[in-house]
Amino acid sequence: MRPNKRDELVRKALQVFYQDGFHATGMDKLVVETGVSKTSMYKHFRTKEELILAALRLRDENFRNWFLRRIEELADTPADQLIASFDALGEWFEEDGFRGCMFIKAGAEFQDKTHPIHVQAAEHKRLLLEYFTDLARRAGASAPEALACQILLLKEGAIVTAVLIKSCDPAHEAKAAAKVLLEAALLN
Amino acid sequence: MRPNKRDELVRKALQVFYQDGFHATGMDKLVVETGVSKTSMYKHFRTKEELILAALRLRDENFRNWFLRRIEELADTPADQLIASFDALGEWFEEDGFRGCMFIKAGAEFQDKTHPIHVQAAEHKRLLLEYFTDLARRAGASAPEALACQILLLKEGAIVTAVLIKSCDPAHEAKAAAKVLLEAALLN
DNA sequence: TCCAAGGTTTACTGATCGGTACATGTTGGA
DNA sequence: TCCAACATGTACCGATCAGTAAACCTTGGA
Repeated sequence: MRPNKRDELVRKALQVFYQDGFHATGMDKLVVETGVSKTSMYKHFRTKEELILAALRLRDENFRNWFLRRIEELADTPADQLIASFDALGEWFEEDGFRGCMFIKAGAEFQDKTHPIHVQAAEHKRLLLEYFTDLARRAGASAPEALACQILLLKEGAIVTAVLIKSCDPAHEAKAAAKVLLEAALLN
Repeated sequence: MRPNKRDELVRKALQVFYQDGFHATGMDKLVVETGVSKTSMYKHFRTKEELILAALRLRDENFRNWFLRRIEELADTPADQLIASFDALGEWFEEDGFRGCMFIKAGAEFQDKTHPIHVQAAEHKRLLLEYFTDLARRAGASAPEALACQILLLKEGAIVTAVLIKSCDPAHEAKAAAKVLLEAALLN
């Protein structure tokens, strides 16, 4: 029951859930994949739901760490960073094993708005919206909340579209749209 | 085995799948909900997958019929119709039992790009993109495909955000963004 | 009136679901 | 060396999964 063992289980579960989905992934499969016994698994996580929540927490940490860091690497000013976020997205879309946003999928599989998994997925999006709002404010947008929301819409739309449509380069078009929206928000 | 009986089964299955998800809905549940026996169900549909595909076909028909008709009711010119599509979306979001886009959810639960269900979900989005492209072209946009893609991104993003976040009015912000993007596309 | 055809039902299949009781290591302290 | 504490594995639970075999109506035609 050393803590790093638990982390390793969460890491592996995250991979499988991301690849195959939540309902489609049984605990037996995770037991086989991790090599641990079922009893050990249930010593670390009282229920499957608890394991999913742990996996989502790890995913939130991993994704936001990578996304924010990459944006800061790509651009210096808040305005440029808002735009550069779509370059980061584009890089993500090109990765092997890209399967869309785990939190959109979590919200889709657990639709009850009061369900802990749905709530946690929503929290991830809220944190991203907060981040965009901060960038928009520091960029000097006339209505930072509105611009941030619009940027978020483009980001979520780009992810969904990247999953479903091959034509229409979503990251590129989202970036072009963001430029126009940012410019308009700075003028007023 | 009269044809309207089959349609009735598809209609009911569509409701349940939309409400509870695909993997989370068992055939036994559908059998109880529809009142038909399991054998009869499997006389109409050889597999669960076939039933899901039939439900998605009906959903595509219902949604696109409603969406296009509503847009035509709300606006006359192609340019206005591009913008009015977000008013239609907003009405959809306010409906009781709104649970997001069935095709996004289908793509999320069946992630393999070659899976028939994933393919059919993608086809729905492609048809919508085609529709937006037509509107953009008739509106006189300088790059109709690009504008249509951007409108689609806003639409998909608005749906996802409407499901997950309560703050930030997605239909309203998407409409505002679309106005800016349309104006920019008409100027050049 | 009888029969054939086809839709419907009951009852079931093996596999898998999430989860657990209980036996079996394994390890640190005395 | 022995024991207590705890982690692990085996084997299983009832429920549910997608799907099916075979008995049971029901109905139209002769």
